[in-house]
Amino acid sequence: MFRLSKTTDYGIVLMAQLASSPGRTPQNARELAHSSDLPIPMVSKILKALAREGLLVSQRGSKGGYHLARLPEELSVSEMIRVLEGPVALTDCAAGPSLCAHETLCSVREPWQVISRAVEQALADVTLADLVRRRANGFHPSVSHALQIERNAAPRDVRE
Amino acid sequence: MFRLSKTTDYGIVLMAQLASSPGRTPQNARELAHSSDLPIPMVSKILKALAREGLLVSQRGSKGGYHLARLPEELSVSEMIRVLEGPVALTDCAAGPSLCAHETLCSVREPWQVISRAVEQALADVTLADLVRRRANGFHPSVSHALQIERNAAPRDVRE
DNA sequence: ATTTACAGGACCATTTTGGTCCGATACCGT
DNA sequence: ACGGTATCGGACCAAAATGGTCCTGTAAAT
Repeated sequence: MFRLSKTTDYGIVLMAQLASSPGRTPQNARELAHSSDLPIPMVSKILKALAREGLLVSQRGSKGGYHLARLPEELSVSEMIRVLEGPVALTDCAAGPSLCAHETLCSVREPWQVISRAVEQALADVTLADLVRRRANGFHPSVSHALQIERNAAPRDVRE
Repeated sequence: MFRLSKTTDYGIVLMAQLASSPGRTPQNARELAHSSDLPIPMVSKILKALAREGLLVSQRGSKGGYHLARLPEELSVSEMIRVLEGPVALTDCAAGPSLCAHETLCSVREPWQVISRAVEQALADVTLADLVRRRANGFHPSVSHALQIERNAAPRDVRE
């Protein structure tokens, strides 16, 4: 259905929670589950993955929990998606060296690579800080950036 | 895994086949399955869906088959995705009036709407004609357009 | 030591996906 | 009018992914 998985969706919400949390003290899975109204085991699982991938830092033991590994401005949406979901690409053949047998004669592959790269770039320019920033009245992002799917660009290397 | 489904992937390849086919005469499922090296029943199923949604015109009977309902320049990638996969949005809550209970207190929803809209716009600017256009040496798209996730934009209506 | 909380798994049910098949209907050529 | 060809609409199915739970181990703080 072309949606991010719930895992990723929840994961980003949790990251946002952490980004907008008050202090330096880590928040534990239970607290985060409560504040985001999600089941604890699920939250726990996702937080573990985020920590394993280096987006969160975990602290064990009592008073333990998680906190961001970097500043919200330094954590892009594209990166969060990548660690929870894999490389950003609309088709498999755009994600890297393809295993698709038709690839040599398929005319749509290169366009998919260009498009996927563009989308990834767009998501790379949106940071966690953008997600938690609020406008004066109500919520509104001040996401900013310009993405270009380049015209007649020279072929680039496939993402490794 | 944040990929288009095979159905959509195949569907767009088939559309591209049709766009780069010679004449006005319709191509049937068997021919298209052969030229794209995909199983006939699958191809048939996808073509039916595309016809039902109005992107292809079908012709029954002998000499029958499918042809594009519009010029390749008038068929956008976003539209093809939409008919095969549903509305383009990265999260459910960005697709429309959400059923998500947290929506009132979730700070990331609006950003998702903005991002999703931007991605959709980007895909709307790439046409089937772009997908089948080839560069001089080898294949390369000359996809062109610029997408903007706007900075401090005024809140817009949710897509209906 | 005891408690707290993460780490790393296994595990499971449900849904989605990818793919097949069939009877009915429409269209063409003879 | 008839027979062949092709789409139409649907049911159907197996396999994989997803969403979600649970349990055992280990690290840290008091």
